Amino acid sequence: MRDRAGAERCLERPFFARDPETLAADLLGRVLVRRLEDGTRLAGRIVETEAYLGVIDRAAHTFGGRRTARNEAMYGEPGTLYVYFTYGMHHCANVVCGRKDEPVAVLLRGLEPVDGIEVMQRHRRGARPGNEPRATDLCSGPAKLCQAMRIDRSLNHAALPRQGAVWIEAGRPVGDAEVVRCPRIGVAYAGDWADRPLRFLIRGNAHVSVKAAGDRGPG
DNA sequence: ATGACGATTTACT
DNA sequence: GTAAATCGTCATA
Repeated sequence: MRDRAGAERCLERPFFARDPETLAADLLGRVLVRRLEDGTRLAGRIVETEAYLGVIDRAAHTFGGRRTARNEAMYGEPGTLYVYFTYGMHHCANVVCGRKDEPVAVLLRGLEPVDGIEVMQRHRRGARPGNEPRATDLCSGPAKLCQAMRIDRSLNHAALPRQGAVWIEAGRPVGDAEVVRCPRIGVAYAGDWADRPLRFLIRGNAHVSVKAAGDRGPG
């Protein structure tokens, strides 16, 4: 992509202070940026998200008002990063939104790599010299993108608007006609909530985790 | 203290 | 398509 940035704008708190469905759609086309300790810039265009609606949402970690050490970040200010560890080996990253103490968030599920692609390839598990993952396998999933961007629990509670080790730049938003809505992935346990169309992806994009039924590509 | 279970990925058959 | 990997977290006791 050509969202190369001389002076890209870092998204500020008010951008995140909205309901998760609206934010999940509006995050498409924005650019997640990671600054490593050595100054390396990693960046990817957000192509897939999911909204988690908090206390009413059976699929959410905060369903029923559950509040534990793990999900505490979801009760923080909008624009907080919520990183959790799952399956004994994977990290997933969420953008907390809504209002403070309203535990709603957007899960980041897919990125189209923009900057630092070779570094991301080295970060991905299973990467072997001479057999690096294809670009569409680098960040096509919530745990894959955390691996590639080196996002782990040390970044839980990070403030995205502060532009520290991780933030989101404005990029270029995606028009409604380019957005596909469908049910979320991996939440079959959530009863009725499993079928709600709370997953958002850019139509026809090759960097998504699971192709959506009915996504016939651009146009 | 214990046991069941993941907002997943990968390697097989 | 099916199954293994792998362990922190949380509900139950």
